[in-house]
Amino acid sequence: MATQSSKQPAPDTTRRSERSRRAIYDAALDLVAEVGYPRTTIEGIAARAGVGKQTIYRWWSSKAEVLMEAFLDLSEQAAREAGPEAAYTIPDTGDLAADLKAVLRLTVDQLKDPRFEAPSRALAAEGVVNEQVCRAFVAELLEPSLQLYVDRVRAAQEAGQVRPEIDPRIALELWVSPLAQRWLQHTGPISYDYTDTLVDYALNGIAPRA
Amino acid sequence: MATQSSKQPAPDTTRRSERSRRAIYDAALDLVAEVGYPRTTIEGIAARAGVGKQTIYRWWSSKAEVLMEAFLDLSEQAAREAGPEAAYTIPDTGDLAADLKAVLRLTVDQLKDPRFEAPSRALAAEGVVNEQVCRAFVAELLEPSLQLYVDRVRAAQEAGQVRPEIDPRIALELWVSPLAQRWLQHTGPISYDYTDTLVDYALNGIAPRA
Amino acid sequence: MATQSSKQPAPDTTRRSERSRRAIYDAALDLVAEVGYPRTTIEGIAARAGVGKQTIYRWWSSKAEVLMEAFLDLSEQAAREAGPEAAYTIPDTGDLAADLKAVLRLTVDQLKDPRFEAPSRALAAEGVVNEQVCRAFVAELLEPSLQLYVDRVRAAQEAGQVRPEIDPRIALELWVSPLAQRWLQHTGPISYDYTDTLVDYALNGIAPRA
Amino acid sequence: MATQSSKQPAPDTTRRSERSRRAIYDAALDLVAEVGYPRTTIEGIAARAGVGKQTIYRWWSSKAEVLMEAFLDLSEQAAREAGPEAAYTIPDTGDLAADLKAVLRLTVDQLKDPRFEAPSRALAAEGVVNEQVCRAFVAELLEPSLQLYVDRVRAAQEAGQVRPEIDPRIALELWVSPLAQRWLQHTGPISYDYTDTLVDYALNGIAPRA
DNA sequence: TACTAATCGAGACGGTACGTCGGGTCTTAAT
DNA sequence: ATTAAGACCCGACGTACCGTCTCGATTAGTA
Repeated sequence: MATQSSKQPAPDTTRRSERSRRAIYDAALDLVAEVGYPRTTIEGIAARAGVGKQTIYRWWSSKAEVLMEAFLDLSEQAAREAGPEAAYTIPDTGDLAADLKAVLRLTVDQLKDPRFEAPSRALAAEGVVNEQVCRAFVAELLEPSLQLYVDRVRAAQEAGQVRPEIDPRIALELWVSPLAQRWLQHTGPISYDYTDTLVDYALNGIAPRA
Repeated sequence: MATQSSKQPAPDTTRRSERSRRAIYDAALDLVAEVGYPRTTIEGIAARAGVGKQTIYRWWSSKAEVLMEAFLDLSEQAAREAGPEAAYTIPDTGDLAADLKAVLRLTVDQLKDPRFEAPSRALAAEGVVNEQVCRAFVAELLEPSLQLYVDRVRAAQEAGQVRPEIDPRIALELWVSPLAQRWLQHTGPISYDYTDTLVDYALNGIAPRA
Repeated sequence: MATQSSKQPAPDTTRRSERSRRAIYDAALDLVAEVGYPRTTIEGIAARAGVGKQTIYRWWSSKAEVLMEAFLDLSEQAAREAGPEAAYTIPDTGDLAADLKAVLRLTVDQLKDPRFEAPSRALAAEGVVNEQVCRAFVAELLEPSLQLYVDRVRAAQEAGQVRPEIDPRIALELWVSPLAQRWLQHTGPISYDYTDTLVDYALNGIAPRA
Repeated sequence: MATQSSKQPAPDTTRRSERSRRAIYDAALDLVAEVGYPRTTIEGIAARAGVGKQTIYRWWSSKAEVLMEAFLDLSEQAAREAGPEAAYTIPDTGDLAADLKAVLRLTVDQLKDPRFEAPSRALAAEGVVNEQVCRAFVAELLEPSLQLYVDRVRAAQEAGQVRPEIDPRIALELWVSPLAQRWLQHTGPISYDYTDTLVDYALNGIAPRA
């Protein structure tokens, strides 16, 4: 694990206050939801969490990092609540279109859940402009989800439902990216109809069938 | 659209200093390119432009707004340089795939142009988290470009190269959004090959042709 | 009159707007009375007078100068109202003590007149810290009044009521300065009794009479 | 006198940086001496003291208050230097006139000491126009000095050198106020001769001795 | 069980930038 | 040529947070 970046003599994790960590997560998520990411400050988080500023600086290096961990924690918590077996996979009923539509409908629901909206939006925004945050965001939140699609598409290829020369990593962007862009940049409304349509277009193309 | 919002007694536009405006645009774009958006400050812009802070606050209400106008100005300028007739349209050679690939290759070039990269990334980021900036960004920069695709797809529909029931506004997202997301969130590399592939997948779908 | 201090090509006094001058005087005096000297600004005076800022800067060089002239104008006006003959002299009834007490009682009244209090206090304060204002204040407002005492004391000397070796310019400070200091620095209450006492002490001294 | 006024949550005096306080005092006094009171700014003091602006605003509410404390500190320091026993009293040799003349000569010297001149003049000026500063100035600087005269005059009364019906608080103004006014308003030169004369006039009056 | 060393809440500190106010100069159009 | 109006450059205001730095007062793990 090496010895921290530079200055401090590496804080002792075993003595860390779990109480404070939880309070900081809660405060960060609450504040982002209440006043928005730009108006959320380290001082504000510390005050709301009833914690000294140093306690934050000791364990994180920026408010983005705090929020990232807080959000990850929230996600894990939500996953645990959703039940251990359902632990986020894409179903494989044999019908690719139906499976994708089902999962995207869940995604639509989640994108509209206010508990998730504010922090994930904030992290995405920060990531657009901050290389480091971006890498973490993509690696820890985005890619794991996308990988599920890669797997499902590969299964479909083996079942002959997707042409073998298709690159699954690119294919999944046909439905994931449009939804992401509409959500991130408000370029259009988001609905079940919309995601259903995306799946149809992606699977069949827009050109006339033979 | 006509009267100002509330506070200030509406500055007199006819007396506005063109000199200052240009200097502010230049300073804002330079700073964003040099030190990044978060470290670009109104004070910094004013200082670099040789302008009083008040002159900025008189005409704009945030650094995002300044940058937006500066970037719009830059775009118009670039468009003017590109020649009056070429004024950004999508060619119609009769071959939809070829036309889209050609335009997307130009887009790839532009996304990699450092003059455009920093400011447009900054505006996109701000937009993700700031409703007002987002609307302006989409309305003034994004939608006009997307509309060109809508027109081209409709022409293709009339030529029988796209199924009539396809919604062009959704169709275009099949190639635009994946490119946008890779660029915004660094979720993958961007290349001519990539955009070519997107066009192929979008036109033909990923399912086996009948 | 020479040609102004430095920059401007000496404004043409004949074309000066009397209307503006009066409005500026009124605005300056009103503002000083209402919000105090430090919070009185050139911009405020201009706005309240319905006058351009430049009109003030053309004819005066500081807010202190404006206020000085405004106050002088007010004084002259008040003197004119008080009747032409009474035009401020010290009576000479032959009884020095009585005459001084009478005049000092008028001074007490004037010091408590709110129309005079704010501006003269402001000018005195500015003068303490600003050499130029101080000279003008003393020369145009203070000395003329003090000279009256000099004259009256000299007359008393000729009448044998004041010892011949006494310097009248110093003598008058025995009653003028204590009153001035109590007023300026709030070091004590001001009343007829007080000024009467001052005159008695000054004339007879505090040591036992032989 | 105990609890703070309203807004801030009362900074913790025990944690106060003595280093900063001293640096601020020095910077304030230096600046007032160098550029004058009006051109002395809080920002300037902070910069010269190598201190954040907030550190000034945390402990004082205006530049006048800073200067007041700085000057009080300077005075105490000077008093301490002058020796513990000489700690500013008025001598009592039995000869009132001689004692007063001696003390006033010291006062003349002090009024001409450039270290004291600038700040005390500034405070006096501010006090003329600012009630709050005035009270502090009078209470903490002026009155203590004046009280010494009251005591000395009372002693003289008991010794039969001052008439019993004389009010010492008023009597002292016969020599203190003239000196104060000449100094504050430059209404005349200040010299040993001048103060000697004041004492003579005050003790014996200006009228012929019976 | 007591000792000791790290973490904790708290918040003062040196800074940077904020958004506002006003100073003094300059330009415009209308008397 | 002066005026009302007000944009301009500039400097200071008082505030909000930054990230660093002490302070006792807990609070573990070790002696």
